[in-house]
Amino acid sequence: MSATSRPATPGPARRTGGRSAAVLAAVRSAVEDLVSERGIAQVTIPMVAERAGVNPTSIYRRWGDAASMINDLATYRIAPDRPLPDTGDLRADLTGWAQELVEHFRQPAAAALLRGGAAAAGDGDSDCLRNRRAEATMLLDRAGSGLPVDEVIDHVIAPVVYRVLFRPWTLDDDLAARLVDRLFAGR
Amino acid sequence: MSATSRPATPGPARRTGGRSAAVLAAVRSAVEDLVSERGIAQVTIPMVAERAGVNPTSIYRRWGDAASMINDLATYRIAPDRPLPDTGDLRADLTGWAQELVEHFRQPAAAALLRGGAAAAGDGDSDCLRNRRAEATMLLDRAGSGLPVDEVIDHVIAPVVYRVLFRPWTLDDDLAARLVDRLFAGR
DNA sequence: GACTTAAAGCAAATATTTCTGCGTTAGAGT
DNA sequence: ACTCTAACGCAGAAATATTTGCTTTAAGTC
Repeated sequence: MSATSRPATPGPARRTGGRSAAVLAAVRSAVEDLVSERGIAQVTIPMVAERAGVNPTSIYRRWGDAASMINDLATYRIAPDRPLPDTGDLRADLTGWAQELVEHFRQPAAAALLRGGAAAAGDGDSDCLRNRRAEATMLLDRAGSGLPVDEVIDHVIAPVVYRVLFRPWTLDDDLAARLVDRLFAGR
Repeated sequence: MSATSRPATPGPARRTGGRSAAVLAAVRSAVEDLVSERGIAQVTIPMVAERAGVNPTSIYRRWGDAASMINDLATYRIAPDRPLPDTGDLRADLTGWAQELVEHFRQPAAAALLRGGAAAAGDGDSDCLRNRRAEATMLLDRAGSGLPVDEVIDHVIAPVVYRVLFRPWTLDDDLAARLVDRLFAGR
């Protein structure tokens, strides 16, 4: 057979829209609710299925187990293609971006998902914060600053994440600005 | 009846030594092994019981569920009364203490337990890092430095914890020193 | 050393989760 | 519109986890 008529996508066709998408949305919403109501440990697949109005089997087949499901949903919860702050000033951009981060994780559902992500992380490819690091890298690259990404990770992302996980009530309004100030003060 | 003969401890007697302690030790060891072998999500109580050579019922009755058990064990894993560095120099003490922290969490079992702790945290009273914060407070207080604990939390503990959870392979030998240097550089 | 009882063990009953085979629905490509 | 098939739903079976009532062990106290 000639290869010319093959579509761009190799593998088997995916069903990305319609019913599959509806199931995904229902499951996502159910997981967010349940996980913030009861904590990750108490969330089971049959429970999510019932809340989502979906058959448990569908969840088992798509994700296999609760940990993978939660990690997957935690990873993609902030759209990776949303517009990033772009004022021309690196410091202002970082502050705005960090502020978004804090605000995002002030939602109980987002915090709970992060806890789930943390529980499932460590094995390299399950890391629900990788998109966040990619964003930081982008901001720094665009500004052509010599600031290493690791500095932003250690002194902005890490403190926010720590607080989200262990002391969520300390996520105050000026945390983002404080951390970014400290980042620039140190050099 | 007269109150004079009552022992100092009010409530019911506790069985702290002997068999109870043996069960606790066996369970702790089993949890550490299993949790670093397979990850928190895959660790069940019957599994721990078998590995520990203990009856599942004993675990159910003592902790109720896997999350509580893991969180409890994660909290007390570094002895809270071990001697802290005391060279007379705050910076050296903090560096030594941070180094201990990094080394501790380089053990896969300790990292895995921290993941479990993170998953169960957020509700205020389950916080497996509270002893670590207390230690930092002690170091600062003893030195009479004006450095707020939050600075140590944000710029030393948080980066270490972030790396333990999400990027364990970046826990290099000079991380502790780098973070403490940065802490003092900024002021 | 005898007494009291907290904590552990055991076994059977119950509840819940996970898997499997098969029929149905509906997206994607022609 | 028609075809192909990925993904879903359903129902029953199998595997696991959790609870419960009772017995046994041994820590703490006198």
